[in-house]
Amino acid sequence: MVPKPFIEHVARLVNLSERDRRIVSSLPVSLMTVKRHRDLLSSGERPDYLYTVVEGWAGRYAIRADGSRRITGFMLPGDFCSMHAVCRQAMDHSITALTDCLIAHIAVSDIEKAIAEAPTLDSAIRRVKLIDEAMLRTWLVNNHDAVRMLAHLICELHARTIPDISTGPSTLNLPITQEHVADALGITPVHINRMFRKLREEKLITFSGRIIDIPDIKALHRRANFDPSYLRATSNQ
Amino acid sequence: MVPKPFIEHVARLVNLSERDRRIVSSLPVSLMTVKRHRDLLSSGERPDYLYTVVEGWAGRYAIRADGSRRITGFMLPGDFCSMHAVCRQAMDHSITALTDCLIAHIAVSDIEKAIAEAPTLDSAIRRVKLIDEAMLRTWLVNNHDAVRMLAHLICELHARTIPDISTGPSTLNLPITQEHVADALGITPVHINRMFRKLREEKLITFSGRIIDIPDIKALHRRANFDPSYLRATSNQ
DNA sequence: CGCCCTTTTGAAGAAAATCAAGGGCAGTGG
DNA sequence: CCACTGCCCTTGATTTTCTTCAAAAGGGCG
Repeated sequence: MVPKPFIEHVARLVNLSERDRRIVSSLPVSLMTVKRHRDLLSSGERPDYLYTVVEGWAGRYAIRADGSRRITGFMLPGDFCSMHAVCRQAMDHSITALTDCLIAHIAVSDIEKAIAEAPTLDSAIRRVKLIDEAMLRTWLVNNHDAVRMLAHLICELHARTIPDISTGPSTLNLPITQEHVADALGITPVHINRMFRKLREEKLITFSGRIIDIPDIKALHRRANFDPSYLRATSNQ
Repeated sequence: MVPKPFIEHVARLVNLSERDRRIVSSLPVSLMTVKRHRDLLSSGERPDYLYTVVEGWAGRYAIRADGSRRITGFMLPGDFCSMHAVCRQAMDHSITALTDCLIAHIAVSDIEKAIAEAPTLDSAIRRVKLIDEAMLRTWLVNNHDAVRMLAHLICELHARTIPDISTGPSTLNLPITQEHVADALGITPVHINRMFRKLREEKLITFSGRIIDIPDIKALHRRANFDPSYLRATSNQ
């Protein structure tokens, strides 16, 4: 059975007819757990399955010549890990479990059959790729000053976990370490820590453990210059 | 008539049958010139045409809150500017002519017709998007130290203009200003200039005007830790 | 020639990396 | 129950990298 987050995520991308929904929910899905620090996919692999995160957080990353790591994207519950599989391409980066994860996978051949029956799925895939691309571009554009970068990342992750709340106080469960954040923004863990402190001093966030409280999400958006529109591909025509 | 660079570029992506070639070369194409500093497409637009560069260099860019610009990609002769058009999506960034450009454009509706007749084109489009994505990821991973970044960019542009030469001395015509390079790497023009000097001092490049001479391309690759494989999507199964 | 655009260089200041060490907290085992 | 251990967060001091501000020099073109 297809787990709920999967079909909900697809439904968020495109309008599914009743028939489409039936096709998607009849896809044969397997579940597996992946322990934190374990790689789900490695660079160079040609996965035969489309993996999607059901529970936990995963991350795309590459290792640099000096051994340091750059995280190029986070995958949250409902996100697809291996669009490369659907394009029959080798991975040009690895994917790791940032927390313990529950992962669903679907054979690419089954996906292809489903696309043939329900062409809507093709545009869903295209949209996922557009959003991924937009996120990459945004990260690139946004890498100027460390505080703003951190604020922006918090805004992005908040918007992706709680897409409907747009004003007032809010909260973000950030189940990853500050080192992960550092790897994602391309700066030192030590420096990330100082930037967290700065945001606290500016009273834009507070946190206990790994729950970040955001007293005024709009204020954080302004600080980060965050515009969530890149996260939702615009409607098809 | 379709200009040569267009069909050659498509042919570089996928194997075209004689029939495919005929379909592609019968696409109705219009040519236009775009003066340097002129925008070809603006963020938010929904272009009805697929634009491709025939002569000159163009660049994708976004403007930051503080007014500064980030170039997120270069488009060289043969490159496609507006894949967003094919996906019927609004542009999330602008495209500008970095030099005087000759631009070809093809109506998206005609492209769609051609795809229906020659499905190979669909995989060509997918491959273009994969390469674009890989370039973005590489830029993100590679933004650590300024000399290396510059060396890497030179390698990338060299590999894209002269894809077959892989060893020995070589040359790169860089028709853009150091400020453009700075905007692409996210650092100050002043600092870029110093990094150019550093590469000269390391005897990895020399230049007069805008022609960069590379005495030993392999040495530059090593310095930049450049691996060109991300520029060519692997073959389709 | 004079103008504008680009490159180059210098000096001072800001931002981030590096090096180093202390502190909290959860899990483990005596 | 408490000590130990490992992991993560936090902070300080120092050095490196990059930015900013400023100005001079080269080069093409009217």
